[in-house]
Amino acid sequence: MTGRGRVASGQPTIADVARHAGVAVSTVSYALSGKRAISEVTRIRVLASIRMLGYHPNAGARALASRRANVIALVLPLRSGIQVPVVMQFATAVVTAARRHDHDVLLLTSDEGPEGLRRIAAGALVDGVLVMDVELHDVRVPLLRELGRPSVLIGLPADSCGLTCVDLDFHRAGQVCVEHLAGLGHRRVALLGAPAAVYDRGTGFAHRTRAGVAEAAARHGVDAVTLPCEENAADVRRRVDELFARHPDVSGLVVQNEAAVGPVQAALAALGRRVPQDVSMVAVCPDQFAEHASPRLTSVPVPAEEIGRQAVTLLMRKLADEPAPEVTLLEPRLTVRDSTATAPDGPAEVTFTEDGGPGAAH
Amino acid sequence: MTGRGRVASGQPTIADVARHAGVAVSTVSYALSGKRAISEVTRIRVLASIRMLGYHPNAGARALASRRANVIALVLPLRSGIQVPVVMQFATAVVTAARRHDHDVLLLTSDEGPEGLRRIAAGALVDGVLVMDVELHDVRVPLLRELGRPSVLIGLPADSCGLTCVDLDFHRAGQVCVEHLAGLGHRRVALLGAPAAVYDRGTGFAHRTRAGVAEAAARHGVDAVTLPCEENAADVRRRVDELFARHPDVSGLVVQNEAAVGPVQAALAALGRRVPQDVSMVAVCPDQFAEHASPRLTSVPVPAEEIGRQAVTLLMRKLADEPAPEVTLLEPRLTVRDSTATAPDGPAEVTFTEDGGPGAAH
DNA sequence: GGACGCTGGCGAAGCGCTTCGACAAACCGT
DNA sequence: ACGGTTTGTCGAAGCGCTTCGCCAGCGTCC
Repeated sequence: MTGRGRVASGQPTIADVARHAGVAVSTVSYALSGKRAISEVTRIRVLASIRMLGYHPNAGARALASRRANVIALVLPLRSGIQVPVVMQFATAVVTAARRHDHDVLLLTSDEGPEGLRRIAAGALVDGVLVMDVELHDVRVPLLRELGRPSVLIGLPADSCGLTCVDLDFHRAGQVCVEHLAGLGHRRVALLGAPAAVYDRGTGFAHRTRAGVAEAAARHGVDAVTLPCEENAADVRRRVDELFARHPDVSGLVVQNEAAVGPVQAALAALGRRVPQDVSMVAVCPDQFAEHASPRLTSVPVPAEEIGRQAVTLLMRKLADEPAPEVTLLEPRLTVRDSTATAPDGPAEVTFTEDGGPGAAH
Repeated sequence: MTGRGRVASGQPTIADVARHAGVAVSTVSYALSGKRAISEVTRIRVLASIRMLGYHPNAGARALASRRANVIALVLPLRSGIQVPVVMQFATAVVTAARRHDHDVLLLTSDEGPEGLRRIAAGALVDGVLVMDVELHDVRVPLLRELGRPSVLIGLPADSCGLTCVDLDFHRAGQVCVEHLAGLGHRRVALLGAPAAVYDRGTGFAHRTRAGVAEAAARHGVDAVTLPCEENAADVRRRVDELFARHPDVSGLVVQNEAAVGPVQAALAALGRRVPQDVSMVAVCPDQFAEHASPRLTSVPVPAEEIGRQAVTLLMRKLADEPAPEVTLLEPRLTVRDSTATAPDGPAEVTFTEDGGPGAAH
């Protein structure tokens, strides 16, 4: 009769622990959760028994009794045009952060659609939901509102009312890139953005970056042309050729597409335009990537790690019924490296440049 | 008193459904699971009630009562040198396949280590485990054996006894690449492999590919030099320069590293070696990538999609207590494209090549 | 025509945990 | 010395589901 739990599943149960430690089941539970005071001696004894028996609480039972699964769902995009490495960074950051809050992560792919979300949430498999790759008019947004489970979006929909969103401030990122180029005297810049499909489906970050670029350009009296850009070498090549055919005086490039950077460099080389002497280039890409390129790229990284961590923290706050801000936008950080220099027909106001190309106007 | 379940969680419970349909709770359960015969009329009525109330079974309760969580764990690598896009492909394939078997996927990262696995498995959060990126002497292998939960490895450890493993037959893949090159008359080939760290930690696929290359080379009287290769442009450049400095007569290249392909092409171009006229190149990379490169690459893809699907199928089989083969190796498939041609000093036995460069021996 | 097997359905006993109320025992201030 | 807290522990009632045993009604076969 004793040790009954072991018979069925092979795992010791909380009852086994209680028996072994000579206390009540509830005492074990409280010793573990700390929700009521338990004397030092008892707690030690309980913990010792737990270790001896190799006890691990049964997740299902715990979820059922406490109405908390200690699992959050992470909805990842699978679509074309996403930046796989960045998504991966998010995912790992989220998993790591969640573990620090004693939660696990259930992986969902967006292609299961809203029905998947509903199933997961209604079935109480997860306590909360993290959604990546949010579009401006995302179908999942109204669903999340109605679902009644805490959620955090990574990305920024058009209407964030009543939601919690975290993202890099891509608008600002676009501005920062242009400001940097403008400061170096570039008067004509281009944004090589995300693939056309990404704009078409209204993905927030692409639109916001473009808007930021346009706005800053207008403010600084810079001409800006923006064009989408696929991720394969051939299309990049075509785009770049076309760009310089139409606007030969473009001297500053913002590339928002890690996968396109290599091909862009190749295309520029083929056109005989040197970086940074003839063309300055700012990339939106991970620092590590920027460091390893040659020349090292002036870049604005997407702080996936931090966004993921923030998202989890906010979700935990909501799970604890604490208030959370609707929108959290992280300030972009531009690191100057070797791919940008003063414009060929340099600006009057720039006095010196350390690594400036021969085009510096002095 | 009635509708009690709705008070606490807002979700209807099975009791609500039973009441609404005018049947017993167990009848609803059986109607849903099909584990006992239920008359057509009753089942229809139950399903109608379910739909009306928007009922979703509570996952925790179900897991507790049935001892089945309907969740599998996926352990993803996070380490350096992994091919992020490929990992992502695996992950999505696994999620999709798992859903088809009515299971969800819990995401674990290897950096939680064995303790994470133990926690998950012992706590019955998951029914089974899928482990990626297995090393030849992986610490997790003994753990998996002792864990007492079904598991499937993606990869192949040195000792697969008592386990279930799925992978591409990388040994064969190495052979196939060399055989293709040898058939085109190349007498001296090189393998640009994974980063050194990957070999150092004994990752199966890297070692097996290398062995396959060496073996096939010996068998066909071809000289083969193999060298590791980091993923940044600078290192690739150095490796390639060095390679051709030491072995100027290398005319066939096997590149097992998607990220290195671009830089390798650049390096070859810089050395004035044309692909495929001077140097033939076979890549181990996704078909899509090979298609978009220029020239289009002769390649052996890693069929992540299929491996993931197989892995899930095998795991489901084990969950159902059916026997599963210890080792499943998928036959590699080489697709000839435009990056390989007959060797510059062409072989006598080759008669014609459609896209062969000027080096064809005729 | 009565013993027999099927089919379809019911009720209740858990699954392993959390949580709540109850309650001794120790600790106060006065 | 005595009511009143506080502290530490126990027991029991679920959480929402699955599953097992049981039984009522049928047709079926000597």
